[in-house]
Amino acid sequence: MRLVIARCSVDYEGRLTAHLPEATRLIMVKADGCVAIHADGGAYKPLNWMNAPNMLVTEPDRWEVSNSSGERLVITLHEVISDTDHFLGEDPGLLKDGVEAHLQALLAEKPWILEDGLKLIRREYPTDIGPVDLLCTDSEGRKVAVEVKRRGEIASVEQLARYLERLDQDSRLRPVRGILAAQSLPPQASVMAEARNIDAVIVDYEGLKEAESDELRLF
Amino acid sequence: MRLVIARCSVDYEGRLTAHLPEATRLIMVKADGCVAIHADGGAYKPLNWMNAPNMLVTEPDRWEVSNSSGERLVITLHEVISDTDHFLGEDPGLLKDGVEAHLQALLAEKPWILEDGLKLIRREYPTDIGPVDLLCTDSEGRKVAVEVKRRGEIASVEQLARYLERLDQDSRLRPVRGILAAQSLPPQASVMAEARNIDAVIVDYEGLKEAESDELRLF
DNA sequence: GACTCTATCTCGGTA
DNA sequence: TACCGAGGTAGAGTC
Repeated sequence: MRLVIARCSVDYEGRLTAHLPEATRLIMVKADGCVAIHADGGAYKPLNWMNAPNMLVTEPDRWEVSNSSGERLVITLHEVISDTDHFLGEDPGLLKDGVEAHLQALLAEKPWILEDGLKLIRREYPTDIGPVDLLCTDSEGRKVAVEVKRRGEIASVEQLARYLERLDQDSRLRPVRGILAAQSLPPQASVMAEARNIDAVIVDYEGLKEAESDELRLF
Repeated sequence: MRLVIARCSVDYEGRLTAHLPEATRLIMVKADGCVAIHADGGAYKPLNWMNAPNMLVTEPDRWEVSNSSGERLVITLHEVISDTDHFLGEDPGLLKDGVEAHLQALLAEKPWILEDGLKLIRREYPTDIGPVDLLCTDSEGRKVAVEVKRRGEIASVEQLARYLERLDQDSRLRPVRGILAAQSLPPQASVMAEARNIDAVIVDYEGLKEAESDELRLF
């Protein structure tokens, strides 16, 4: 990883055109070739960047990075304050927990949390516009499509509505109703769900995990 | 900006829990206090980070960053290879062009570009599911909702369709028709627009800007 | 390669 | 502050 501290100005042309006036910044070049220009603030996002794969041509006072889709980043170096290079090696990578996949797995095991009497038919039930997260039956034997989201938004409601439209065309399934299961649900999505006749259920992920480990302790 | 190259392992607890096994990485601390941990690849996104504002407590072999919403980042330093600090100063910031906001402003000034006789009623017309970019009347006095996008996609068509559904419930407005104004429009979105009875208009942003500056030259 | 959906999205605007 | 929408979204998974 090459780290250059320099007084520079930058021009980007591609999906938009952007210009950075002259100032002192960090230019970071990673081993995969990606280039990022950082100011001393503004969270982790660089002011300007160019992802790999790209072509980097460095002259003493002008760097030009370009890629195959015609994007171009030109860095004009007015003064180089520091220029270092470090070998970091391969990174073992990040281990995550708490994403939608895990929430879906927990609900697949305990669908009755969403509604009394709910039973799982299968996960990732396929339709021709994509898989439904969970397909279940309710206490009256009616089919229920469940869409699992960390944050239920209008788009989630629409997504589920499209699935329901699809599933209702299958005579073995219809009528199918929908449940949107989410950790949070903004009011706009709530309005939309009501309009589409979809039930929305707020799920307590931490509570579910808790219950999970309690059970493990019991057996 | 402080740049530390170190063999470290990292634990994050907050919106999810995540762990980074021991490896050599770059730890970047910006003047605003934000901390980012970069590997030598994976585009500009760090493996782990903590935005400002936060509290950073540094011991020789353990850094702990925490914020008011209970997120916590713990960096265990096994070996510090390099530790430098640079004063960068305030950044003048990025100048952008070509964004949707500008396109919307141009169309608000000259709605007749979209359709002969179109007149603006107001920008950002509010509905209970969000604001419509432009509300206009056509040459026959009928209301027209305009959604402005750089790239018109299926989601844009659906968004406009939702607005129309909403606006049509207002007896003072209905019947309301829709125009999707975009610089580009993939075939799928075009099909969708037709199905939803929405007009799609390709707008030449560069041409609009040109016309704009021509007028400025005239007066 | 194109399409779809997630994201500790980030970032900016506004009520 | 919270919510909402745009993004050079990026990135992962699927077809």
